[in-house]
Amino acid sequence: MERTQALTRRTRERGDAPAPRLSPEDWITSATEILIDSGVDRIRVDVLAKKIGVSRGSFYWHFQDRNDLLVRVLNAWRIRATEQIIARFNAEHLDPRQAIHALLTLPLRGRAAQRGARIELAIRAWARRDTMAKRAVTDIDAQRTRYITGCLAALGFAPAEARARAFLVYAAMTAEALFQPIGTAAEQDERRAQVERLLMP
Amino acid sequence: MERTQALTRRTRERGDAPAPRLSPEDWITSATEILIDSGVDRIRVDVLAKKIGVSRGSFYWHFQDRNDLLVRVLNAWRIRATEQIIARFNAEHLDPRQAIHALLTLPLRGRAAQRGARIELAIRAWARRDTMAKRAVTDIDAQRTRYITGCLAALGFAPAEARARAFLVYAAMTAEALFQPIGTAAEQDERRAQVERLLMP
DNA sequence: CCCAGACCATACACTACTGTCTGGAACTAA
DNA sequence: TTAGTTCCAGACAGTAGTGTATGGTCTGGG
Repeated sequence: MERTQALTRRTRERGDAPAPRLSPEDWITSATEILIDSGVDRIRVDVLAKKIGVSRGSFYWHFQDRNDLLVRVLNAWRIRATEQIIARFNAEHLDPRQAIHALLTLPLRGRAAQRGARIELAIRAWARRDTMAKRAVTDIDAQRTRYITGCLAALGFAPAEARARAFLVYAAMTAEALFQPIGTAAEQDERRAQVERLLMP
Repeated sequence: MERTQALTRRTRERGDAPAPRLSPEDWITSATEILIDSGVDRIRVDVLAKKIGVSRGSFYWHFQDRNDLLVRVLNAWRIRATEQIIARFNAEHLDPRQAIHALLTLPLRGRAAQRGARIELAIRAWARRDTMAKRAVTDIDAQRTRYITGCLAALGFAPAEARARAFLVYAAMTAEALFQPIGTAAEQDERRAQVERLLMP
């Protein structure tokens, strides 16, 4: 049924016939979907199986148990997030000012970006009880603030000053993504411009 | 067992003997505890009953069903949050600058304040799927930003400028509460001072 | 061709949780 | 005291979900 899109299959090395076999990634992406708009507790293997259109026997082939799936969902997010940061670092044609501008405008537009914003809330809620999730979140937070701090330091701020301002930039980003949309679109643009005006030299 | 503390009882109008009867508020506070450090889905009536030390028969006397409890948990939070804002408005001995300073330093210290910060994350996660929770959150967000905007407008900012800066203040507040503690305590103080320096005239 | 292994379906036992119902204790008003 | 009310315990049935065990199907390699 809906197992026809966005599911990276396996056993493709032999031909282009669409193999009906699943890979663990299929389960992980489906579980991430549920995590996004329902929370961790709603990740149920039988619900996933129905959603993918397969039986639970398949699941317990690919995964040891439900917790194994949760661990791999979290790791997938952590890897994606760090990869994004590394990609930013390597895009050296961006000067620091443009980099921060891109950060501030990025999470707003696009449906995929909205999705990425929602997953953060879900994982942050998850991180309150799960130690592993908490470590992943603090790790990613540290990487991001370090990146923003680097940009601001490159603009001439002293280390402490850069750190403090980077926190505000990151706070504005996450707040804009976390809250329900506040104000009109024009007001959102105004806020972003204000952040750049206040926090960059 | 642990039903001896923090449970506001009923039938107190007759004497000071600790009546073993429960009030709906007992269930609501217990449910809020679980909401805070486990999320909505973990609010289970049998778990609550065990925690309070009573049978589920008691629950279904006070509440129609589980959803009835959730509705009243949310309403209790909404009422507390609005009452706090009203209390701030009525404390007219605070000048705007002091009011914002109090807002920025308040959520950090104190265990009860930390608790109040955690409940927000839980409810925001809840608000992604539940319409009622979403309405409550947007309502409270609007009230708070309106209050901060008023403070900044009283300091001389034009309306649009005051709104944009108020959003940043609110973002810094919630981010500081939402994230795992970033940096040392000294760095946190530095950040708060930086926020006031940057956003207030 | 046929086997070994990858992959999946199905049935089963088990736990967790919800909601209902009945009876009973404890308190209240007459 | 007695009748009525309030509040709760416990048993019951029903649903949802987990994990396991067993057997079936498909595929590539000898």
